Amino acid sequence: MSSEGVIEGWVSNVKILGKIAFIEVIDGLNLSPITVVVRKDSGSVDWSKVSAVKLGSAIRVKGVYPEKVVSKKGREIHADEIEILAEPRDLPPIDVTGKTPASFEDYINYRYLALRLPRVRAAFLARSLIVNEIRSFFSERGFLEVHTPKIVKAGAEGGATLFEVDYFGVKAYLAQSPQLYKQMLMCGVPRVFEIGPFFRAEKFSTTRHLNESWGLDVEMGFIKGMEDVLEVLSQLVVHLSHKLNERLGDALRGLGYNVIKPVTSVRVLTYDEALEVLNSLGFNLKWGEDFDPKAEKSLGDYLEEKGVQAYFIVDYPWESKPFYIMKKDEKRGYAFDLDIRGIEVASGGQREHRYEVLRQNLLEKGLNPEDFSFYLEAFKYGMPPHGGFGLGIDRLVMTFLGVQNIRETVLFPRDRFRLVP
RNA sequence: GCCCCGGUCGUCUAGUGGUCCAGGAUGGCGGCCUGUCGAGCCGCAGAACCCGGGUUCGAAUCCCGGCCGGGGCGCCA
Repeated sequence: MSSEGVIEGWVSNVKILGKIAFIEVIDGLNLSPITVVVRKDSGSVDWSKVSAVKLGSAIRVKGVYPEKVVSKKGREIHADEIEILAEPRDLPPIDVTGKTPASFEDYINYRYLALRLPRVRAAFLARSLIVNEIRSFFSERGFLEVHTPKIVKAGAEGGATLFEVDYFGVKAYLAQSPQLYKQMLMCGVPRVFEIGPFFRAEKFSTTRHLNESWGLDVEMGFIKGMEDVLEVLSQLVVHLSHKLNERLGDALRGLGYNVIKPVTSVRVLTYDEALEVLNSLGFNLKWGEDFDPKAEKSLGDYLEEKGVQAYFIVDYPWESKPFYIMKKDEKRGYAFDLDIRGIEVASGGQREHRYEVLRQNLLEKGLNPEDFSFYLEAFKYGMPPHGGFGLGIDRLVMTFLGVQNIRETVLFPRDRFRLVP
């Protein structure tokens, strides 16, 4: 049964034959174009107008969805009326047909055009899906979504990597983490999560760092131990990888993405076990050392060969973790990292909830408790045992899609040298 | 911050000091095509060698400096 309809979008290809014309249009949030079919003898569309359609134009088409689709692309509409809403004023700087790839730089400079290309479009559909699923996941489990300040007086762990801003004549900074705020909230609500940006004034120029990043921060009160946090994060990773594969897996793979397979469980290794594996792979790491990217990548490849795409590393040396991590023993803390395909995506742990011990931890790390008084105060009024994690959403999307550069997952990335667009 | 690689028509590229008044593809323009769709065929026109300096009879090509982009390390969300 054919039906009438209206589509709007941008022209990605035009083929005008003697008696029939095909105009491909990127519409809605679809990944592939719809074929607009115009017959010269139908009389319903001014044929000269068809001839005048330019690549890249914004158009509106009224027509009929045929009962039988001939187009191999899967969707078509037979045009009754074509309205050209806007034409390109100049030659587009990116080939909107997709025949000629543009440079990495131009894909960012002209992201709004690149979004018409299926491969770029798909990455941001995937990112949107992942963020939507994160929100559903936590909302369904009784977590309150919160939003904490991004203009702050001090950093979470000192002030080394903060962007300074002028706050009406007072020195302030762009937040590098909501860590302190979400912990304070544990004194009022049992579970919170936040999806938001954070800023780090690090002069890194790598494929996995940005100066403005988006993160998921989770904090859970009344936990019995770090295992409660690991369980929730495991379920999240499993959930997201399944949802991504269900909804977009085939399309993404068809576009050349090396999409993560559905994760069924997240392996847990201790720091000691990881050290042992790495040294068996030829590294020569001493206890207490952090793993460099080469080591992390080797560990990730080794485990992925064994079918382990995502894994925790727990029982980290306390020395290398922040002051708010609860000590497990003299050397280790209740801390973990989550690596996915060899890239560190999240870190977390159980937090020290006892006021006096927390204060002592600050001193032990060379930090002045007076600088943290607004945060410490919350620990005087019934702060329960709690734990949580911070996860980089840009990195999560990057590893799930199997892309090499984190900037492929961010519309307008801010990295070491990019402040426009 | 350090190291490496790169910058050529609108876009993607080929290019050994003279073979290059720089070739190809795509995009643009014109023509053809009974549904093109693994990017149809033919023709035409292109403000193209990042910027500055140097070597040379001669530089897209070699050297130096700068700017911009990518990769690696430092680093970790």
